[in-house]
Order: sequence, then structure tokens, then C-alpha cells
Amino acid sequence: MFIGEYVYTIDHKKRLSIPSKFRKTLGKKAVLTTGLDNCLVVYPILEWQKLTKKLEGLPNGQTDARGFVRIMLSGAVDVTFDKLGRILVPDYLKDYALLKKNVSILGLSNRIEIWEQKRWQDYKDRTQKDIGDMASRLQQLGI
Amino acid sequence: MFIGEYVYTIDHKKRLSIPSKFRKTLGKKAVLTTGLDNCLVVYPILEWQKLTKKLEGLPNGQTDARGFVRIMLSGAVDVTFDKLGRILVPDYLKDYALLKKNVSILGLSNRIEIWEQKRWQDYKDRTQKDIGDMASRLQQLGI
DNA sequence: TGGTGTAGTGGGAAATTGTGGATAAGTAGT
DNA sequence: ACTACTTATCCACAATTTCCCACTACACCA
Repeated sequence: MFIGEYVYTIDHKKRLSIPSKFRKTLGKKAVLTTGLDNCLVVYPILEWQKLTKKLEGLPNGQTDARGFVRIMLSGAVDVTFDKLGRILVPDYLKDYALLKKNVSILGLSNRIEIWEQKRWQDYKDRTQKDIGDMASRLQQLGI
Repeated sequence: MFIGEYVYTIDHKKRLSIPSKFRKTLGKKAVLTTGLDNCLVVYPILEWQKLTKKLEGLPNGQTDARGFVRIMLSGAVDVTFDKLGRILVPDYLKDYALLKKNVSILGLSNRIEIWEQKRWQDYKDRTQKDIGDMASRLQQLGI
């Protein structure tokens, strides 16, 4: 399971190192796709398979469900780690997530998210304020 | 069950010893994360898993729930004890809790908190003054 | 009181990891 | 077929992390 926050860099060849801790769980291959809020998501192949199963189950009649499925699936690429544990980020995904040099990599239990560093920083600050009353939120969960 | 207050030091390699009494309960691994009032919290993996279970139950479709989960999970790291019972405190957590050399480690029944020593001292002094009021408030809760 | 074990602190050497280039291999266009 | 260009493979460096051991302090116990 993935947890934690790391800052890494994409070099001019679009290579991005994945934290070694994550690599151990991921194995040799993974799936990279678009996520919500303009981030990218890395799924272990197994998780990806589960997800596509779920997507297939969605009612194709509903327009928004259909759109969601299309975006999720068409945006996906499977990526292989090179000898040093890096993946290649295709241009269109790089653009989608507005990635520049520095990116934040987040471990979120069953998936990994990739954010442009500043955007993540902003998002985090903003969200922490919005949540504001974190204490009561935690209490609801019984933590 | 964790109880007691201890003062320990973080060395320049970011290593922090955990009181051996606590270690016995914790086992070989634990999870370190941000807590309220700028302290850090150590959870036994079992407690942590309960927590993530709850988080996974939240609807990923809702923006605020999504943000909450992101903050909670990305703020955590899992830590392993080295042969001498120390953990590594990542920079961003060290910064979050304003840790310098001396830290106070508190046993709080099902979790452990880590504070910058002076801040804990202040907090304690301040809170103890209010303890009179608090007593009456607690009484309302039947304690 | 000296011995023994445990616990906290510190430091050095070795292995791993992240980053950046260099070189080779493939692709496409003319 | 030859150039221009992208993509893959390999290597090198620096920084960090990991592993191992030494030192000190204190408690416990014959």
C-alpha cells in the first residue's frame, strides 16, 4: 500500500523516477492515466484490472458515466520501468497535468498520484483550510 | 497501551529513538503521520489499517472527501525500526512539527505523539492552567 | 562493588537511489 | 539512401540512506 509524499523531477527526456518504496510494490509494469483535478494516476496492473471491471459495470446509457469511462480508458498507457526505476510520461499526459520540472508524487493507498509540485502545494494549502475543522472531521471517523 | 512522557533527541541523520517500552507494543513497523496542533503521531500498523479502511469508504467522487483522503494519506509514511529501535523522520514531517534536536514523546493509550520539546512544555503549562475549567467540563462527560 | 545487560547516542563504510548525459537503435520524411 | 529526430539502453556522479559497530550511562543483581 502506498503512502507518503515525495518531490521528484521530470528531465527533458520526460523521464520520471518513481520512489523506490513504491516500485517494490509495483513490480515491472504499471498503468498511467489521467486522474481527477488534473493529476496523473499510476495503478498497479492488478488494481487497474479491478478498476476496468468496475467501469464495464457502469450503465452505458448514462451520458456522464460513458464520458467518464472514455476519458479514463483512452487516456491510459502502460508504462515500464527502466533499469533505474523511471517511467516515460507521454506529452499529452504531461500537458494534461501541466507538469513542468518538479512534480509531487503521492501514495494514496491503492494508487499513486502525480501532481505539478506547485499545484499540489496550493491544493494542499487550500484543502487544509477548507477542511478547517479537521478535528471534528476526524472525530466523525472515530480517529 | 502507551503511557508516559519521554524526552529524546533527533540526530543530524534524522534518526529518532522510540522508547523501548513502546517498541515492544509496536513491533517492527509503524506509521508516522501529522497530528493536530503541529505534532506528529505514531500509529501501530493495525490502528492505521483501521483508519485507511474508513478513508477508503469515503466517496471519491465528492471533492471534499477526495481532498481529505489525499491529505491524510500523503501526510503519512511507514517507518521501520532499525536494529537499535530508531525510526527515520522525513524532512517534511520534521518541518511540519517544527522539530529540532530535543523532542518529547508522549504515550497516549492507542497512539504516540511527538512534539518539539519546548512547544510541548509551553502547551502543557498553558493547558494545566486551564485544567480547572476543564475538570468541570469533563464532569459533564461523566469522567 | 564489580559485573552484566539494556538503552540511547553518535559515527563510518557500504549500498542504494535520484539525476543527468552519452551513445546506440529505431522511425519517418524526403 | 541519407538526414533529422525521437526513443531506448547504458553509464557516471553525487547525495542519501542503510547497515554495522563503538561508546557511554544507567539499572539490576549477586
